[in-house]
Amino acid sequence: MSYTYLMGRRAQISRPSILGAALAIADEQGLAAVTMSAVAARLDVTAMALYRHVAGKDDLLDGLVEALLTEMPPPAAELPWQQRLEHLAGALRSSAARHPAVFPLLLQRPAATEQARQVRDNVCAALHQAGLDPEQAARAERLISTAVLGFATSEAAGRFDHHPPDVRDADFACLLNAIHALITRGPA
Amino acid sequence: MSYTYLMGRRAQISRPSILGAALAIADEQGLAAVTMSAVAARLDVTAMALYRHVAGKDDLLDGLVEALLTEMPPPAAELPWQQRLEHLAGALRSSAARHPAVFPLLLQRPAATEQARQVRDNVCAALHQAGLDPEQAARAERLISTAVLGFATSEAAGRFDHHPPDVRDADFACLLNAIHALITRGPA
DNA sequence: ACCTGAACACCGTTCAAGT
DNA sequence: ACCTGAACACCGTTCAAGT
Repeated sequence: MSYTYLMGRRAQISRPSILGAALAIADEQGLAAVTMSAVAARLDVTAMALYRHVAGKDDLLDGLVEALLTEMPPPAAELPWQQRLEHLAGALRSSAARHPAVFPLLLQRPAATEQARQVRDNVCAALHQAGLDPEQAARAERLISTAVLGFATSEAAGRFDHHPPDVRDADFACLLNAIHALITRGPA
Repeated sequence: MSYTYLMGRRAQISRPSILGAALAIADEQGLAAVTMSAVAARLDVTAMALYRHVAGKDDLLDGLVEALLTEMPPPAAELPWQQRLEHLAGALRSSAARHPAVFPLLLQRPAATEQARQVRDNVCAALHQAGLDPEQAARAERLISTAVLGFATSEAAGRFDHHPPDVRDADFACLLNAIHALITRGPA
């Protein structure tokens, strides 16, 4: 084993550790505070050391949304489709509450990464089980995802701050109802 | 008149002219290119001159979303509520297409400005005409606005780029249908 | 292999000075 | 009143140099 050897050295940095530090800074002080030097400082390293693990600042931000999606718990497969969808929507909303600075980026990135595809596939699978054919499911997935992301982003960014939490909870419940209606009513 | 006097001097800058220049740069080169010096240069002025008309960069960005909302055409009052809503939603979508860099900011700002209130009031008025009481209308407005903003933002940011325009048009039509169903079905 | 020091071009912002 | 020059602290990024 080389444990003792590794433990004797200064903690090595890696892409995950960098993303973790960046996410923590974003959560605590906002996206503007996520600076190459700030992230590096939190890891006891200089800013230039980061460039060996991330291509640059843009790649770091891409990594942040990647990290958010990775945190998303997959829905329990044995639940009925409706509960699976509600579970996913709730997970998105709570992720927005935990990471209000980073979450809005989800709506602005290609959604072509592996993690994004996994979440999308989960939604599509639930919709397929609800009786939609693949094409209908794909379209419904796009509409449902944008609606939920839009709501969670608004809430996280403080666009609904003048409404108390119970009003926003009721808003969210109403959104879930509308989604359920969209699915069961079938395509229009 | 002091016309000749004014015309003799170098074109004065103002908050509207600054916002216009910033919006043009954002449309042409993206949000990252909207820099105090770039905006100033487009107006043949130094960066420091801007500070007399905007409080700083953040205020300038707030002004950009303000400018987008001001561009939104009010719906013709004599149309039935459904067409008014579709008109508003379409205007948002085309605004996103025209200003893809700035549009995502709409979901991230308080929506407490005067222009935001006007758009919101237009939606609420249409919903009231559809038979919803004020409280229902306010809730439906929040859900509809976030869904439409979410869709338009996704499209503008290129999140749907792998789908051809006619698919996205059909997506949008489906969204409008779902909204109509949400309204006529009543609150759930 | 991995990190650092030094350097570069650029950013937002201030404040006294010009006209 | 309105704009400029000079200056400051900071940003992302590079590249040769250290270990």
